[in-house]
Amino acid sequence: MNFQQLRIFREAVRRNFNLTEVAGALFTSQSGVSKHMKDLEAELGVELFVRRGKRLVGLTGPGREMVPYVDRMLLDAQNLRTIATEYGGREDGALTIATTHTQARYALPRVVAAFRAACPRVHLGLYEAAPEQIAELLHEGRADIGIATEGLGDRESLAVFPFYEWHHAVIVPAGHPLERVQPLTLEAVAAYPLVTYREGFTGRERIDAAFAAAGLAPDFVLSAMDADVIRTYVELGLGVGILASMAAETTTGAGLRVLSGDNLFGRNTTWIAVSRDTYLRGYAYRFIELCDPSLDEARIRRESSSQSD
Amino acid sequence: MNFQQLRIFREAVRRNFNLTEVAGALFTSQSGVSKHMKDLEAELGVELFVRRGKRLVGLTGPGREMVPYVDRMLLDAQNLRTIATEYGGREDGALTIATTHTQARYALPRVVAAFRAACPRVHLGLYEAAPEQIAELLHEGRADIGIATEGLGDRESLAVFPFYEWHHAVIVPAGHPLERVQPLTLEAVAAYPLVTYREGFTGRERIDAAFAAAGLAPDFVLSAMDADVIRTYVELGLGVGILASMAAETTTGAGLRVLSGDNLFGRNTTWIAVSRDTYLRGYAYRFIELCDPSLDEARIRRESSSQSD
DNA sequence: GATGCTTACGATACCCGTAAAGATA
DNA sequence: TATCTTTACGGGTATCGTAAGCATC
Repeated sequence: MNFQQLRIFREAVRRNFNLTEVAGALFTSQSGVSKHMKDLEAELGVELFVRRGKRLVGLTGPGREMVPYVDRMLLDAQNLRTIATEYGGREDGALTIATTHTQARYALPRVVAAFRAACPRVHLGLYEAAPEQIAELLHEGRADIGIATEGLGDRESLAVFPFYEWHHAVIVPAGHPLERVQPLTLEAVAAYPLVTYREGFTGRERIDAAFAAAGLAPDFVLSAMDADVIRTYVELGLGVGILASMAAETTTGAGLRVLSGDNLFGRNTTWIAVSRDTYLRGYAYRFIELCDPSLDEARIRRESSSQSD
Repeated sequence: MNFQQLRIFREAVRRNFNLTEVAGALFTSQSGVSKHMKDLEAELGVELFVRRGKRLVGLTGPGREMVPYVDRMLLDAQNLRTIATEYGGREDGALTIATTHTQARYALPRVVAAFRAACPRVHLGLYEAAPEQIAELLHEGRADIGIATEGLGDRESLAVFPFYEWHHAVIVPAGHPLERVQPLTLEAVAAYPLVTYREGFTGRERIDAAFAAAGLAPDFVLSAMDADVIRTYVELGLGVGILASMAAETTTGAGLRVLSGDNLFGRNTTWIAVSRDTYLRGYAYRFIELCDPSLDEARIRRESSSQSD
């Protein structure tokens, strides 16, 4: 058993068992790839792949069981390299943040600016993704830090920390009747066609829950992934917009009015997540501390260590 | 980076950095061992060992950080082999139970007998150890199942399940004044020199806690690891014995009398533990089911999976 | 016929063990 | 001096890539 075999196995799983493609991805020959898999099966004494004739079409029982272990081994190999780099004393390196549009656009600019000043030699990458993908990216070690409002709590393999709380705001075109409703109520809002976030994004659950609790079934005419699209269509008069307060604050003149929705929809919490299985460079903790100074390195390390004493 | 290097690194840590000894343990040459460690350090670009002149005397910062990851990688390699064997269809294999004297002597014989009948081809090994060692053996993958009353709850890396509950009993030589005390009280017991388990064994904590709660400071004249030693010295008249009820039940004539201690000391729970990081053969689950049928394979797997999806 | 897996084979690189040298206690 | 690590070197083995053979779609 060697690491090349494990890399090939993992890549084969990811690429639907097309060994030719795997060879390309790993910059090696497909004959070598094929032999490696035969060798691994021979050493373990079990077939890992289901074959139709000569084609590989799936995993056998043992093959399926091995996937998580192989993934973790390769992740751990990466962790060793990361530890070495961290202690190499060099200040450079890469940090990948997986986050949603809303966070990247409204919450993170301040943090990113501060981080670039603090750690100028670190290559900072922002990876915009849907909430469900963020957990996956962290789990696979393809991102170091995840920041999102939903979808991070489910996995045991992630450690999550509260970042900040926020609420939703209502926006309308200038002169809209809702401007004169004081105080604003859910019933009043639900009387108009609504423009807001798609399911699974930026607290949409909270919005649905609030209407449902009030026995209302509003008409959502547009479900977007980001506030810019929502604003655009509210400006067009498609309906009344509901968006994150951080996004509403930067809503410039442009004929739009922001109505407070503090009391209409519940408060949302945006979370910071890291994988328990990924070793983080020191500057990753710096980044998190810039998000919230109470999230210091010692606390993150403590609360995210489930493995190894 | 390859597995031989990782094996050598782990063994070096375990054997106080004596590479000659490591070579012996891994059945290879010192020169190869030495070169492997140099190669690994070169590849990672960091010194792993603290050297005094040419001698290795400890781990550097990065070396220390890498230990748990290396341990886990090698454990995972073992897990792959175990999975393969499990699916090889063969019924044979090994199962190592780490447990204390008390469990091995009084609780497990019934289970072991049933298991041998159910899985005759499995080589069953009982490893008697102190409670603190049991957690370590499980964590290192040197035992599959741990059974003990204390010391298993601390580690995040272990999943624990209740096995059974029991209490302590008091034993005295026939004709002892305590025989006539009805009902038996802590005060009455504490008036005599006591013979019981050592700290950290077989519910000793519970005994101490019970006396402390009653404001008593009894005189422990002997602290043993097992019931046989306790019985022996109670017979000699050294003092009054306190031992596990399972052990008391088998106390034969021999001039000893068992007094119920049900209400004197709290109830103890004996636990079954498995490592979250170790893949278990099917028959390991059979063993646990024989301990308690409600601890079926699905439940154990579910509640011990914190890693991997 | 295009795609994809397997096998054969030669060049290369890596790993191992013996032996000798250097350093430490 | 005895113990331990490092370096040097030769033999063996494993890995890799090219190329050809052969199934599958």
